[in-house]
Amino acid sequence: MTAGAAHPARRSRRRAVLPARFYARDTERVARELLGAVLECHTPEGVAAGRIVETEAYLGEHDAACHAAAGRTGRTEPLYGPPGTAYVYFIYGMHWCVNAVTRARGLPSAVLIRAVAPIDGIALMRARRGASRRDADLTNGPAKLCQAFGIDVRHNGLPLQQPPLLIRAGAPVPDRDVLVTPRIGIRRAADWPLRFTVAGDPFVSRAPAHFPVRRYSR
DNA sequence: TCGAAGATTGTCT
DNA sequence: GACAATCTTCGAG
Repeated sequence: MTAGAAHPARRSRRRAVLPARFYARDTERVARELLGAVLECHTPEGVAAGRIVETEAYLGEHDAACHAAAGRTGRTEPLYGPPGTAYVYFIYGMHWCVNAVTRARGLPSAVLIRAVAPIDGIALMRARRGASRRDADLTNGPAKLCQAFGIDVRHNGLPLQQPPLLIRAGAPVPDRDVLVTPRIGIRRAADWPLRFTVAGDPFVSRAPAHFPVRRYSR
């Protein structure tokens, strides 16, 4: 399926915005349940929206891969804010990544949104990403989706319940369609199974070869 | 003030 | 699969 084709998630476009209490739960559960939800970004150029198909959980100061492991600093301040806050950070000198702050057991934890399937604003995404890109390459990575959606430091610390950045409930993804793997691109706690993807979705980012994959089970 | 690391991506082989 | 690009952040001195 191409990004321009009709997508099942279109039906969920007008669903309710996820309330802050949605994020005030166990981070792994929030990461799994964000699959199927719809990320929406409003800018003067237009609205971009996409169905979340890949997430990673970062569990707090005891999780060596989580930014909060370094403690409370200027950079990590949003992680200590209310659940349902956007944590947007700059990485490798050129990329932005967006997280939803959670509050499991009072910990500074978050869910990284790694990939979405475009729903609305696809022409805008192509313009931002470069018209020559394949549709599948528009939003199949954390930095790619931020570029396509126009997400940057201006969105850091904003609540995810209102424009310019919000997440709506979407069509639920059944457990049988959810895969669990280790997180991508990290060195510490690299084997913790905290990455959640929608099985078979063409917008899920590429994982390293021979990455362990298992079906999600509660 | 300096140096190293980094939740990535695109390009080349 | 390997590697460069690019710069913010933070710890060390």
